[in-house]
Amino acid sequence: MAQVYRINTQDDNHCAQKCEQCDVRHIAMCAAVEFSHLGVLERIVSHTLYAPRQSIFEEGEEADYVYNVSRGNIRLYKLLADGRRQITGFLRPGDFLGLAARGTYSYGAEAIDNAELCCMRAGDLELLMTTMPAVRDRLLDMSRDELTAAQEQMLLLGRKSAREKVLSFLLLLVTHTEGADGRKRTTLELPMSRTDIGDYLGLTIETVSRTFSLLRKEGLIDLPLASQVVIPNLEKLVDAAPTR
Amino acid sequence: MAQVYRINTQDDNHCAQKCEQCDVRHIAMCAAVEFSHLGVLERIVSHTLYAPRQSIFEEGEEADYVYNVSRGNIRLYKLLADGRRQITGFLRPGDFLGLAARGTYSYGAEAIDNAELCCMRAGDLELLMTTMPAVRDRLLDMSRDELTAAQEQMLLLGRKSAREKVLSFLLLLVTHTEGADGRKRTTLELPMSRTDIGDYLGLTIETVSRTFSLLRKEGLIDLPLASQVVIPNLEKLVDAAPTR
DNA sequence: CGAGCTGTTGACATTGCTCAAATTTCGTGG
DNA sequence: CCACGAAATTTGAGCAATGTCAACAGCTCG
Repeated sequence: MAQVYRINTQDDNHCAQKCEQCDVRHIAMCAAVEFSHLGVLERIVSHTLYAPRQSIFEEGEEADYVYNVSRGNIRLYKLLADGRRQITGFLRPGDFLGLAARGTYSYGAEAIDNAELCCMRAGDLELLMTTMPAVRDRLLDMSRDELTAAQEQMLLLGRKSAREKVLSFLLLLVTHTEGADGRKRTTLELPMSRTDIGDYLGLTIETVSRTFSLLRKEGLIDLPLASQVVIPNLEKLVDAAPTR
Repeated sequence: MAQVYRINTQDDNHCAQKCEQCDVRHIAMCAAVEFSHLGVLERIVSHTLYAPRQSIFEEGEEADYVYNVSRGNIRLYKLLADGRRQITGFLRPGDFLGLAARGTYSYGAEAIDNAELCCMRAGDLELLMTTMPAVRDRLLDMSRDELTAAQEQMLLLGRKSAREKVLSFLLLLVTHTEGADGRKRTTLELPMSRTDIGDYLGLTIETVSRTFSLLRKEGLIDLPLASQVVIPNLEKLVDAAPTR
């Protein structure tokens, strides 16, 4: 169902001049690679396009490749045998995925919309880390940040109410949508479906939907489209969300 | 309330010959340090004893130190402003704690029972990582494992029922209590209280207690003491737990 | 324009929570 | 060693939040 088609195979779009023009070069893992060494990077990476819902890899698969998101949105998830799903994170351009604990991916990854990923063999990354210690530092830093986010999400999943979960989720989106200067009216685009949001927050789609409606009635948000959230007053939203 | 007293300050128990006799030397981060370099390690670490409930550090504090657990059990937790608590993990001897994302601890840590920690300045760890790249590798590996565990816990918190949560928790304890040879009757010691278990599983103590009682009625476990769980037949427990 | 998917809303069911009380365990002091 | 008090755990009853099932509405894409 998910992997409809692979638009490009690894060898397409593999052109040597790309890295230095890459949109995410300064925020992705690649930021740890000096400009003069970009050639090394270019020789080992490939760009691939993914269609909406297309699988990037599945839980339990051999973790042969690691990826950087250069465009689009990705969901990471874990499944139970009966199909229950927990989305463990949403990734956006600049994010890294594929670091596996012991040889196999511990979660699945799918494109949410049209996405572009830059991938390299896990072995090449190992070599890169050996050659350029800064890359290892960077990855360790990124792992720490991911872990911090995971702990925050555990707090959300284990201890927050539906309303608090949705509020926290919206605030997370706001902080990731920089340019939002705090004071003024903000419009958030939700690339993911209600099902995704529910599976991320540990709720059903009905509860997510009802909670959005509730927040709309409270005047905290507006919903011109299902995929857009307007925040007329960010401060009110912040006050409503659970603190610390 | 928590930090009643510090049994030893950093300088006590700081004796140069300890590392090579350390119980956890081969499972902790220190395993990445060659035997011949243990001297370097010994010069930068201190052992400290902690009493039950004693705080090791709190969320938001400056992350000046990192720690290895050499004895006892530790809980990591995050709090909401109104006191709701989510325990993000239990640590046992050999586990590492204190790696912070950006200068401050992203969670609090407390001793559950009488515990012994081996600590070093975060800066010294940085130096150690530079001098001995294997240490950095090891920490990256440990971070990956932690992240994998965190994702598994998100699945539990977001998508499992109370019964499934408790079953998964028991199985986790079993896998950590090696020596349990799968076939035979196993007794688990629970160093943590029902409150801790509840805060770890996203449940109330009452639900934890009721679920234990339920599993006892089902014959899956026995509870000679509140702090002991006997598993008469591990296979039955595994079958009862949610898969994948 | 219509089919199909996604999202919303309503009615009802259920799980797990809250509050309360009984029971057991644990630590302390005699 | 025993008694006592405090704390932790267990159990019960009722309730609230969220899930389930079902119908409806709105959007998207052919």
